[in-house]
Amino acid sequence: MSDTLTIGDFSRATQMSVKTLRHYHRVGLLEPADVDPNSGYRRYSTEQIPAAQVVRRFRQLEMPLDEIRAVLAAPDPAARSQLIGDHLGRLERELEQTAAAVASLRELLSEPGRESPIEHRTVPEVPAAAITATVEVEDALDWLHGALGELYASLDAQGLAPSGPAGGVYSNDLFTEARGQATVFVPTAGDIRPVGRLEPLVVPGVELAVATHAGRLAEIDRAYGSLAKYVAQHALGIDGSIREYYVVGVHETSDQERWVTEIGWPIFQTTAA
Amino acid sequence: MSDTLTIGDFSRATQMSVKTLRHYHRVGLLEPADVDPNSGYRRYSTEQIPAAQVVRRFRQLEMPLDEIRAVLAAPDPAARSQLIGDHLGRLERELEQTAAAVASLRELLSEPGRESPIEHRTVPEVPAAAITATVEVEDALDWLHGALGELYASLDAQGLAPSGPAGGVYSNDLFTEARGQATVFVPTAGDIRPVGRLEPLVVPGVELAVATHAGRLAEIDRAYGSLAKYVAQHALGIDGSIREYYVVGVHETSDQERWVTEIGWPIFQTTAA
DNA sequence: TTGCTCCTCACGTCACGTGAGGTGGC
DNA sequence: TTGCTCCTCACGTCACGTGAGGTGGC
Repeated sequence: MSDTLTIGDFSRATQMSVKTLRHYHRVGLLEPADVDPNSGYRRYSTEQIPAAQVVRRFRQLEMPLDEIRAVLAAPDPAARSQLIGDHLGRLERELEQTAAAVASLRELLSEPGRESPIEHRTVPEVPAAAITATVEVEDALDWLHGALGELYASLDAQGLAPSGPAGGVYSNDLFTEARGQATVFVPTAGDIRPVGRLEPLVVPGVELAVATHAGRLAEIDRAYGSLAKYVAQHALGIDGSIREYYVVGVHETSDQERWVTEIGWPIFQTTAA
Repeated sequence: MSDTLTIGDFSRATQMSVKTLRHYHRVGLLEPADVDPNSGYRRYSTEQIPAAQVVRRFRQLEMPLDEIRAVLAAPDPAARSQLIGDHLGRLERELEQTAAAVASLRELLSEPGRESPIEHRTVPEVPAAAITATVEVEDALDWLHGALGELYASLDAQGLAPSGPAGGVYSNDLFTEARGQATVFVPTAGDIRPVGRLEPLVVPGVELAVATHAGRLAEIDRAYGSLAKYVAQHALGIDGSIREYYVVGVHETSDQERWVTEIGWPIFQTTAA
């Protein structure tokens, strides 16, 4: 058995701890080449070293064990590099989010008291083309961009012009449970044919307190905070879904710093604004 | 109570889920301004919104809850920005590691069979200046750089010249338990005064199988794999600590691609190499 | 023979999420 | 009054780590 290693030697060979190797055996990610039936001693083959190194690299990239298993079991190189590419893409987007969070943290700490401007608005019902789905809050931004892209493209294909800025209607669960129903819409007067995820929808009218947020959506939480504070202090809150209006958004410019987003919080009908 | 919010409204105000808010209450990170003694209903003040936003940002940056608590409780702005800076530094180093892991993964997948050159060597005992500590494997590289820096600086201050490249002796636990004793040394013939962590040490002689690794230490695992494979296939392994020799390292150049590291695995005395 | 290596098993950790079962507030 | 909001409690998840208690191999 000259080319088989004890778990200790395999640990030194692969730079993974013995506990980790036993864990990977338990979950079937890295099975020893042989297990002594009465001592239980594991034996790894030298041929398993490269696979173990790959596993270690994926773990350094925080790929979940299940996905690593899928990569190792991938039938062909194409499927494999697809999975890897997907993960690297996710990593990259996380990286961008981290960079945005660092910038935004500095701003939060240096300018703590900044509040967004708030106004009251009576929003009439409006016909629109809409896409609705149940989404996780962490995927919400990506989903929003995808859905907006589809909406504008389909309206264009149907020769329909938007009659106002795009908007979104977000169920309370999306905030309180981190998962819930979301609807994005583009108002349009025309007759919509349902293609893809697209559906016609009459967005109901509401009375809103509206906060305006300038800049990237990653930092929109400050405007949410301002708005919630305003509504609480004036005791205006009623049940209903939060709205957002993308006054200047992806469709207008790719420079996120120039985006303008309105957030609408449902309130009592008030006579004066 | 116009400026107090239910947990649901506070959730919408801060973009954190209700489960998360309850968790933060439980662990004392974010205590509601008031809790109804008989219904248990939580009430948050509008003044808690900024703190909650800060917590959320830190969590986006993966700061542990205990550290966030420490930041929020920091007595002065200096202590606070110290903690934040420390964390951002850690993040940055993780980012570098991630980038290195991506590069290294590509290489692993594209060039699977590459083995490092291996030779046998009889290493005589040698007097040296050394630093020894118990380290976690994840901190090992940083610790190594710090210790090497101290060693070279202290020898220089004492007017002693190194008589060979720096090296390290690593206990098996460091690999198998991910934590163990590590010693870095710089061989020198002179009379060492113990300053700081520095101690004189006679590094014992050994018989080694040696693999040579060219490039950054993040990718040294491939050479470990080659070496372990070689030792297993020739049934040469004996108990003893792994050694590394930093033939070209930090002390020689800051260009990590040009580093050359030898790894020594203890083996039986053999007559022929 | 000694001491190290290896084993299992149960439980812990971290930051929440899940889901059952129930109550409170508008 | 209805239905939503809110509550607790116990358990689950992910990827291991800890530690007790014990055995195997050179």
